[in-house]
Amino acid sequence: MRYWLMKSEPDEASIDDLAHAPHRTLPWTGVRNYQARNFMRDTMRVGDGVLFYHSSCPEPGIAGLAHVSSTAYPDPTQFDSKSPYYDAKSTHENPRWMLVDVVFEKKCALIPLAALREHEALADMRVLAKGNRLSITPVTEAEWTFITNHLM
DNA sequence: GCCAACGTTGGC
DNA sequence: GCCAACGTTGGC
Repeated sequence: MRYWLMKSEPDEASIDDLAHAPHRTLPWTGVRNYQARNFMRDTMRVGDGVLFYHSSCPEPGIAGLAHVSSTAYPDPTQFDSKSPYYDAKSTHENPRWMLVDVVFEKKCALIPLAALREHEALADMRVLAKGNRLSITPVTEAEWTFITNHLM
């Protein structure tokens, strides 16, 4: 069992969108970064915990909890020439981009980025590291426990 | 809109 | 394999 922080732009997919999706589940489409893809493809397991993070928005921060609900499979948007995530170099035989499904657990009062930075226990969180741009980052069990027990 | 930081591309 | 140029991310 591992833990992750996954960034989503709420204009595209917010915690409310996840809560109201069929089966409260969304495929994590649109990741086009190899490191983030590798986490989904190689390291994530069904049941892993997910901190659902809103990024590129007026109030960036953790908006709720989810968990991984599928193993990795090809991101269908890479084959869709009308999608902004279309990748002409990817083929069905050799898909470049993989994703997992994520299922809603709960919404919480938004934990702003600035609030996360206030806690010594979270000082080493990957998402808080200077210059971090990865949309999927590992979360330690200690960080997960601190956030879910003390900030939610 | 700015800009720091980082990832990718492609010429050599 | 190097690295300059370019594109993207994402907080502010």
